Amino acid sequence: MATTPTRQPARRRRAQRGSGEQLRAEIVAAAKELMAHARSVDDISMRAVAEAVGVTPPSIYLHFADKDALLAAVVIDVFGELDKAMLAAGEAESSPLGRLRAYGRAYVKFAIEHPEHYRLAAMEPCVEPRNALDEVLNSSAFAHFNATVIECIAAGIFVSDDPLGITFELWAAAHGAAALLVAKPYLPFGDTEAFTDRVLCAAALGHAAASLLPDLEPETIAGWLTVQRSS
Amino acid sequence: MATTPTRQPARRRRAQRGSGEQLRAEIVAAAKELMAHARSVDDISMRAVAEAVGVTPPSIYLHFADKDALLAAVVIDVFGELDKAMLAAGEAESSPLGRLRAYGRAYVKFAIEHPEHYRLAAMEPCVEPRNALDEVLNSSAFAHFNATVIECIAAGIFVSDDPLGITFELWAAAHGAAALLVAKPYLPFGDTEAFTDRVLCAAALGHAAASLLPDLEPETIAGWLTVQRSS
DNA sequence: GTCGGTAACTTATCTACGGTAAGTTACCGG
DNA sequence: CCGGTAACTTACCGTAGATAAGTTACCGAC
Repeated sequence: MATTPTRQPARRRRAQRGSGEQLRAEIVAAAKELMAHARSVDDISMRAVAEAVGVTPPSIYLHFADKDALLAAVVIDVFGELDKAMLAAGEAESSPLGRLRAYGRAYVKFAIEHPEHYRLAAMEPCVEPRNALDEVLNSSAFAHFNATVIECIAAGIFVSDDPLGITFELWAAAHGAAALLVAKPYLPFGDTEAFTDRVLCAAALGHAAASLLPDLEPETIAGWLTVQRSS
Repeated sequence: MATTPTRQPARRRRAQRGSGEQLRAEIVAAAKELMAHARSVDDISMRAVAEAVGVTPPSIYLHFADKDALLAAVVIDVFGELDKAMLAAGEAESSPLGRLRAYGRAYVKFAIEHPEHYRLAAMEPCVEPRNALDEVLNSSAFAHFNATVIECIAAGIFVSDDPLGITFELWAAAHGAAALLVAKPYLPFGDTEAFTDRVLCAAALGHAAASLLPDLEPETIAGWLTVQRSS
C-alpha cells in the first residue's frame, strides 16, 4: 500500500518491429500537450513526457538527441498549426491587404491562445542555428505571409523591390504585439484584438506612407503631416 | 592532488556587522555579469553566482527568496541601464519625433548588445505579476518614452487622447524588432540599424497616417494610397 | 519450427541543479 | 570579556537531464 505505484499501470505495449516512428510521434504529441498546461519549458520534464506516453525516460533518447531536439520537433509541429490557423483566417479576404491583416490577426491570436507554444517557437533562442534559417523561411506560415506581401506589391499597395524586407518588417510588428501580449498580459493594452489591429495597420500603412515621402527626417514627416491635415 | 579544489581560494572575507547589503549588491552584479556570457538563464546557476562572489550557495538565499527573486533584481538593474542609454541617445535630438526614434533605436541597440539581459527583462514570463505592472510602467525608460509621446501629441505629430495607447503601440514595434533580432539573429534582416529604423518609422508614421483616414478598411487604404501616389 | 539478430525498451546510475535545516564563526554593544 | 546575533557554512534532500549497460520480444532465415 505504501509502495510507490511506479508506472506499472500506464505500461505501454512494445511497438511492432518496423514502427519505431510511432513512439516518436506520440512523444511529440505528449510534449505538445504537456506544454499547453505548463508555464515554462522547464515545467515539462523528460520524465513527465515519458510517463505521459507510458514509457521510461531513456526511451525518449532513442528518438531525440536531447531535450532541445524534442522541443525543436514540437516547434515544427506548432508552426504547422499556426499556418493552418492563418490560412483559415485569410480565406474569406479578397484583397491582398485584407488578407495580410487577417494573417497578422490570426498570428497574434494564435500566440495568445497558445502562449507557451508561441514562446517556444518564436521567443526562445533557436535550438539549432544550422538549418533554422531554412526552417523558418520555408515554414508555410512565413511563405504564405511573404507571398501575400508580393501580391500587395503587385496591387500597388507597397512600392518595393524587396518583398522579403517588407515581410520582416510586418512580421516584426506582429511579433512585437504577440510577444508583448504573451509576456506581459497584465499590462493595460485594452482590447487585445483592437490593439493588435492598430499595431498591424500602423505597420502596413506606415510602410506604404514612407514611400510617399522624399526622406524620413523628423521635419519632413512633421511637415508632410501638417500639409495632409490642413487639406 | 586528486582532490577537488573546492572553492577555498576564492573564499570571501566576512562582511562588517551592518553591511549585509554589500553582499546583495555583489550578488546582483555577479549574476548580471554571468548572464552576459550565458545563452540562457538556465546556464547561470545559483552555485555559479555564489562561486563568482566567493560565497557558498545558501548565502544567496539570505538576500533573495529564490532564483526568480535574484533575476528580478537583475532585471530592475538592467532597466536602469537601458534608461541611461536611451536618455543619452535622445539628448542630441531637438524635435520630439526625432527623440522618439532615437529612443527606439537605442532601445533596440541595447537589446542586441545585451541579448540575455533583454531577454530576461522583456521576453521571459514576468517573475512576480503582483507589482510587475507598476515596475514596468514606472520604469524610467517607459516613463520617458511615454512623456515623449505626449510631447509628440502636443506638437501635432499624433492626434489622440490616449498617449499610453500610442506608447504601447510604438513599444510593440520596437520590441518586435528587438525580439526578432535577438531570437533569430541569423535571419537575413540586412543592416540591423536600418531594419530597426524602418520598423520604428513605419510604426510612428503609420499611426499618424491612420488618423488621416476615415476608416482603416483595406479598400479605403488602397484608395487613399492611389490618390496620394497620383498627386 | 526454432533460432540468432536486432529493434525496442528498461534498470541503474551519474552529475548538477534549486532549495532547506541546522550548525558555526566572528563582530560588537554592553 | 561576554553574550547576542548577523553573517555565513556544512550537510543534505528531491528532482532534473543524460548515459551505460542490460533485457525483452519480434521477425526473417533456414
